[in-house]
Amino acid sequence: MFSIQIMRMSEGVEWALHECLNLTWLEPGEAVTAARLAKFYELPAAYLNKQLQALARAGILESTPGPRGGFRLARRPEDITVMDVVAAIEGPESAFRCQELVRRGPGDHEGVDYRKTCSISQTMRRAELAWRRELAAVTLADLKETVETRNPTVPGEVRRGFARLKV
Amino acid sequence: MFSIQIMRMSEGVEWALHECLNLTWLEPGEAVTAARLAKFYELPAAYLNKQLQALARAGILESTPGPRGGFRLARRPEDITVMDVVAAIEGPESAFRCQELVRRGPGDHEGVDYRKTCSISQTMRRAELAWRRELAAVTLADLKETVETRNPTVPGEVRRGFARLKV
DNA sequence: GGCACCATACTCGGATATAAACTGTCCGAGTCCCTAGGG
DNA sequence: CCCTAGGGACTCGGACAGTTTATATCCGAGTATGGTGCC
Repeated sequence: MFSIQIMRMSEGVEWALHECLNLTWLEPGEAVTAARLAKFYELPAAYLNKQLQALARAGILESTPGPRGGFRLARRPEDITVMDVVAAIEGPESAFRCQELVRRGPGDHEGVDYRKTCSISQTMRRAELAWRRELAAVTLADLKETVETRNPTVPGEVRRGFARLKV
Repeated sequence: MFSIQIMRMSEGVEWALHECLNLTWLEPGEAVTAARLAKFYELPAAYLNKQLQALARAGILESTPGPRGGFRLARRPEDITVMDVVAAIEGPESAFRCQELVRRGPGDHEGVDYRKTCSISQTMRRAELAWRRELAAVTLADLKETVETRNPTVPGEVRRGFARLKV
C-alpha cells in the first residue's frame, strides 16, 4: 500500500557472486558442475544453470560439457570485477533509461538529444556512474583475500564442501 | 537471449522528477490537477495520479481536493532532493537485498548477521550508498537553476503550458 | 598386450510453463464553489 | 443589500484488470569416458 513499486536487483546476482567467489578456491583447471554449485547453497539447479550460462557468455566462466565437465573461472580473480559479474547477469543497460519526456512537452525540440542534455537525465547518469565505479573497484581477488583474512578455514571448507556433495 | 534480465527503474521516476521540477515554476500556493500534469507530457492521467499520490504520502507534494484543487510542492525546492523523489516512487528498500546465502552453505553460522558481515553484501551496500549520496546531493532548486541558466524561456513556457491546457 | 571402435552416461544449452510485478483503468468519498432563497 | 443553506461539480484516493518481466523447469545436442573386441 505504501511503497507502490520497488526497484530491485535480481537475486541471481547474489548467487553469481557467491559462486564465482567459491570458484576462486578451486585448484587451477578444476571444474564444478552446475548441480554441485546449486546443492552447495540449496538453490534450484536448473535456474542457477541459467545464470552460469550468462556468466559464460560474458567470458567470466568457462564451461566444459560431458563427464568431468562443469564450470571454472575463465580469467584470474584479479581480472574479474564485481561490476563484470553484475553486468553479466543484469545486462549492460543502465537502470534509468531516459524516455526524453521533455520532447513531448511544449517548445521546440529540433535535433536535441535530451538523453544527453536533460539535467535530470544527467543527474541520474552521474549517480549510476558512481555506483558502477564502486563495483568496478572491487575484484574477486579482493573479496577472496578479505574472506581468507577474516576466516582462514573457509577455503578448505568450500573445497571439501564441493567434494563431499552427492548429486 | 543475451541479456537475461535487466535491473530497471520504474519510468514513474522520470515522470515524477519532471513534474516536480515543473511545479517549482508555479506561483506559491498555486496547484495543478493531475489531469493537467498528465496532459503536459501526454501521459496516462490515472496512472500518473498514482505516482503523485506516492509523492504526497512521502510529504513531497501537498494535495487539495475539490474545485481549484490539485498538487503543489509541500516544501521549498531547496529542501527536496532527487533522492527524496526516487525513494518516494521506488520505495525505501535498497535494490540489492542480501539473502544471506552463506547461511545455507556449510559451516557454523550461530548468531551471525551476514547482511552486515558478508563481504559481498558490504560491497553492494557501499556501491548503493555512493549512488544515494549522488542523488541526495542534488535538489530541485539545483535543477531549476540549471535549466533556467541554459534556457531562460522554460519557466514561462511551463506556466503558460499549464494554463493553456484544456482538460 | 596394445590399439581402435562403440555404446554409455554425464554435462551444458536453449526452448518451454508458472508466478510475480509493473502498467493502466475505473469508480467512490470528500471538498469547495456557486447559486438561490430568505432576512 | 447581505447572509446562509443547499445543490452540484470537481478533485483526489484507493480498489480492480491487462500485460510485460522474472522465476522455475524440462528435455535435447554434444562430449569424454570406460569397456570391448580385434589385430
